[in-house]
Amino acid sequence: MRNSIQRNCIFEIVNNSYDHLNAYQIYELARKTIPNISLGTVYRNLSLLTDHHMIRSFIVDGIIRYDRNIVHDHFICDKCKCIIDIPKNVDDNNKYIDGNLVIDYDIKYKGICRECQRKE
Amino acid sequence: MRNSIQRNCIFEIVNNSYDHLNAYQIYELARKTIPNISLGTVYRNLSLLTDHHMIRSFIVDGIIRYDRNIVHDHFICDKCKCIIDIPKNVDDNNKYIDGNLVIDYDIKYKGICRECQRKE
DNA sequence: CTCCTTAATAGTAATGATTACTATGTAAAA
DNA sequence: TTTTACATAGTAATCATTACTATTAAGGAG
Repeated sequence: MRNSIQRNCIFEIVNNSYDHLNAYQIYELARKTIPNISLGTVYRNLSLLTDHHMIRSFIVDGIIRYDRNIVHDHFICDKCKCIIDIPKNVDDNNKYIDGNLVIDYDIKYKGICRECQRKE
Repeated sequence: MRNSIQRNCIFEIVNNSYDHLNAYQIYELARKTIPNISLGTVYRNLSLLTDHHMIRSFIVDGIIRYDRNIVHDHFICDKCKCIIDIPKNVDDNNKYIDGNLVIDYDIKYKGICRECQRKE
């Protein structure tokens, strides 16, 4: 991979955010620094960075969201739809289940977040 | 919900399949019984059946797939992309993580399936 | 430093899954 | 049997993502 200003900018945005941004949100933030950056460039670089394990992606409601490359899972609130980082408490990587080699796994927790419980 | 031939057909297809079908595959199968069934009807009824917990849905590579309403997780092979049912081995439902109430959770295991290991 | 190759980009068009819309049909209650 | 609201077929629209193409610019070779 060559160096590129656009890719560096996209990486910094994802790596410094705690907000689980989607591609379009990253595009909007990137335009503050590079006003004429292309949405296609954002998508291509997000894929490249994900392939090179520099960032991580996961899906909520069919939309890909991007995250710093730190191992954790996600809790998604049924009410307010917020996404909360959850540390992995068990490491099942490189184990076998029914003969299938598990290299990685993702847990998506669903329920009611602490804030929505407080409001009830 | 009223009774409808189309909805019954769609439910039977999902409930009798082990193949984790997507909406279009269900549409193709349904047309064997109801040749002029509409793709929109398939989508609407899959959503209705999911909302009523008669079937389940999950996402792989951004595409919604449908499954019998039996509690289990999924293993997705990195090589052949097959999807294998995995029984849930731990029940974390209705527990709290960091104050957030977990009502349900899904685990997506990723790795190399038994069949692809055998071929290597 | 300059040239050259090739990856990277901007801008736009295309794709494909899903949803929305509308006139017509039909289940089932009154 | 009549009526009413839900369901359907067929089509159009939406929206995230990918593909395409001419142009730009890393960064290595000379």
